[in-house]
Amino acid sequence: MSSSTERGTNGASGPAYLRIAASLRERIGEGEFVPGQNLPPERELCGQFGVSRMTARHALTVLEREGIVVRDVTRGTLVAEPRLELRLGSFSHELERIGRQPSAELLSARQVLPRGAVADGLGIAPQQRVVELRRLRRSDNEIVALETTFYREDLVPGFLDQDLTGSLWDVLNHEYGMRLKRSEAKLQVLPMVSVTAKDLQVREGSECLHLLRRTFDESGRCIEYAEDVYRADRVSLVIERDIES
Amino acid sequence: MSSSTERGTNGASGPAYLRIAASLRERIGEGEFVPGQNLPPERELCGQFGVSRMTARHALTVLEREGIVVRDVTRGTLVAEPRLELRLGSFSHELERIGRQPSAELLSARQVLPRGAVADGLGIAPQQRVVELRRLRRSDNEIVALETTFYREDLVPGFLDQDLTGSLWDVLNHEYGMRLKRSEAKLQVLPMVSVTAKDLQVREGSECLHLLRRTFDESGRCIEYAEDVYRADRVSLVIERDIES
DNA sequence: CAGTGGTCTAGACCACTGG
DNA sequence: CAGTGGTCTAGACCACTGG
Repeated sequence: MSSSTERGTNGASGPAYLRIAASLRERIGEGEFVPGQNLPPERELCGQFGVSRMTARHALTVLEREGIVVRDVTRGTLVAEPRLELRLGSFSHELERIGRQPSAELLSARQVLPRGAVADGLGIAPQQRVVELRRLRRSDNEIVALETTFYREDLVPGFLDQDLTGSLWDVLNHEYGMRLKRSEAKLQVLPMVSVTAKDLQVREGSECLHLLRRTFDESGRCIEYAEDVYRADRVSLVIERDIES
Repeated sequence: MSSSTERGTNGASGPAYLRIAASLRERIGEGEFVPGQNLPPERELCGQFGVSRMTARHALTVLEREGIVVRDVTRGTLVAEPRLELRLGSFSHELERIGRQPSAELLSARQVLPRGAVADGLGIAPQQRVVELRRLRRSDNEIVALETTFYREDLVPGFLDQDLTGSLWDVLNHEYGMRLKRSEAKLQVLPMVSVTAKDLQVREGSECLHLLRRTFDESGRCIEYAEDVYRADRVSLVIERDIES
């Protein structure tokens, strides 16, 4: 009867779509459906609950936004796996810490003139060229994030010839002798824009953890400016902070 | 033509609801509608875009999830104010830092036996009583968060007689001589459950930044266990972290 | 009372996939 | 081909609010 979470039950009152969502949530919580398993097709749920398809879909949308189910046009609606717990830092190192296999697929690597926000972030002039990398980050082959990083070209000569499929912080440390010291980010919850959703293979409008992130070295110089988009249904973020007294 | 954000344009292709959302987003970005102002009523948008009401609503739901509009049954659909930028820490101090007026409304204050997660968080036995506070946090009178905090009763004698409508960290510091040193939190994106949504006066299922948070003193003892629920459409979180080398 | 958004129906057609 | 979720219609009735 009692679930491990404290989400509302909506046993008998309220809108039909919430009662249906609560019912399915409870059955998933009780193990009637396990991660990776299919829920009944929408048209079948209509029959079971005596509602129209739009209402059954409304209920599934609620569970989808909670990260409890994922939808797939061909496979149907599946129970989701629990979220990864990451800290702000190196994606590779964080995944290794929790016992997962990290990987990076290089989508693009090029030299460009920085947009305003990128130049500001790196503390350079808009005329000064930067290296831009777009990488898809995976955990045990599951896509969880899209990472776009920018570096001052003058600080990382020959960067595009390095191995860019692992930890970039390791490359900065070992190949360029940098001493990364501090990480700073602004986090927002946003629905995913169309191109990003395509890369992450989720539906446009899916919730994401959106990070605008900067990495500084010991001298306080900004070494890296990044925009990270994490699947909000797959990742939770662990944050620590010292308190100023 | 060019907007300050880089959200997808969806000029002419794709589903109607995304084209409508893109069109409204652009017009809001251009200042045709300013924060606090009404968008046209749904039934009017149906006419303007030549779609049924369910489709017009689908488009507005997209913008609502982006935090670009807020909906109100009586006032209609309004353009939203920009998000507050907060760091992990004292809500009161953070709001003061960005020039806003913080306040706290005490919803409940009581002594209880801790749930498992609370006892674990505070590092105490389940038989040891705790003080539980539920407070609604406001910025310039706008509700932005619901904060539920737990303290060991033996560490804060007479706590319920203190002024609990301001910074609790200040109370811990000044009345009990505590030296708060470190803050730690796990962040997830979740849709709001019904009771929380009611307190925050948003629709059930609205996206929230959900924090499970602990505060430690200089000796590493956990002083505070908290569950914070922030309106994801009103708050962004700024994170900093030192890099382990 | 009129106007707002919230919920819901009972269908329809679509793209995509796998057998 | 059947089955899946995705989109969409053209209505309906609801609760709530303010004049």
